[in-house]
Amino acid sequence: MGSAQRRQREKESLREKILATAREMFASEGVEAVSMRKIAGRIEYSATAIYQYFPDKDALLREICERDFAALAEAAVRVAREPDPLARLRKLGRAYVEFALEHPSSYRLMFMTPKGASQKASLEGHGVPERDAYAMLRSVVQQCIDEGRFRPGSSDADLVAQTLWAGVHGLSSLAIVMSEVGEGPIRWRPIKTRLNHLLDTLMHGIAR
Amino acid sequence: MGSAQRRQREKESLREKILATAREMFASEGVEAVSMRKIAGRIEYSATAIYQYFPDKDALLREICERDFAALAEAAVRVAREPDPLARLRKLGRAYVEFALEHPSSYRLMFMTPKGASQKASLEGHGVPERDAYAMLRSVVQQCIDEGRFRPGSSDADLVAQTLWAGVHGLSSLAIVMSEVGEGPIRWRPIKTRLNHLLDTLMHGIAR
DNA sequence: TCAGTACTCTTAACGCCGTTAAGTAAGTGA
DNA sequence: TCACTTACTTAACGGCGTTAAGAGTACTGA
Repeated sequence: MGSAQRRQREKESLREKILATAREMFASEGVEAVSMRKIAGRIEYSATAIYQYFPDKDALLREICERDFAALAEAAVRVAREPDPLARLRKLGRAYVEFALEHPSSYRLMFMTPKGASQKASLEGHGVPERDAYAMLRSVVQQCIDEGRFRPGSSDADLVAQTLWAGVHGLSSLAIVMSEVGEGPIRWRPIKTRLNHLLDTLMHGIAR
Repeated sequence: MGSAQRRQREKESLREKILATAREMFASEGVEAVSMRKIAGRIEYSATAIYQYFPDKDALLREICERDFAALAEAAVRVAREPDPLARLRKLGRAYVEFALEHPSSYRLMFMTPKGASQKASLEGHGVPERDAYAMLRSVVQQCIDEGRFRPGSSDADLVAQTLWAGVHGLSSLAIVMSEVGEGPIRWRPIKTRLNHLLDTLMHGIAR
């Protein structure tokens, strides 16, 4: 009886469809504005059908985030090939910002909303994405310090990593938040220009 | 005769009580978790009574924010007494972060959530330094440029202002978001240490 | 003094929300 | 055939922001 396998496949496929639909809607309309009923409506099921695949809205959100953050980890691994640690740091910063802009709803959930119930569960487990991202940054910073590339005032790897994180996070989160305002009173420079200037500034400020 | 004035005073006083209660609850429990019914319950009125004083929840929120941001403007004006523009810039950054940490719920609403409705209020100071934090930052940056204090690569006042803003915003917003996690896997340095290192780094990176 | 009116607040309700409980129809295995 | 499982639906609960309608009180002018 291969029908059991077929049903398994079909179930898997609906699960993926829910994930894909939810991701798209979260990204375009915002997490708050997308209800379980709306997601269900889009795929022509009742809202409660989703609860057979995900325990609650938060879990659905979390799974989307986990997958998105795998993309960040991949990008970081790709960057690690760069031999010069200073250049590696630059590329890491660039990859971080690019990730944030490509996955704004995931980024918002992970780094721009207070850590409530959604984080607690994942913090207790292992492989916390934000920890991994931070650990990666920290290790590259440490390599720069070990090679004597930083000023004396920047010899604490955690402190430097936290400063750099603040910089790229500030750029990313402001870009996400202000993306809707558009033509405000502030004359925004292009995001690429801002990114380059920020990285130049941080590197000049830290490197010997 | 004077009773009309008394009634006016009483109305004003209830309005202030709503504002004070809402501010406190928003700050301690988060904006999302505080409903109109809960605010009303706390001051022993029905939920709909609030609608006589504020058109909707957003307006209530906005007024709290506007008042908090007056405190930021005041702090910035105080800072403006510093004669050296480079030192003024440093103090401005410090004041900004201090403000964010003192009014986290306002800060979150203004700079950490999309949905322009609420942040429109903050930007509606359109270029007036006393009211617009960004314009103030920009003008101090411009003074530094005019005095030839910056590197050649940092001659665009908007670009530099946006880089500096990214830095202090990143520090502030990460501090706010991560404040609840506490002793996580990341070994956070004290916020004052981080602030000093960030300012040192940015200044080194930009100043001649 | 007293009807009329303005003001302040309440109750009831609408249409959303996330989520749970109960039911149904189709498919499975003996 | 028939009990059982699976995949889904409808109905409902309590809570949300908000609106509509009404109650009670205080003020007004004759």
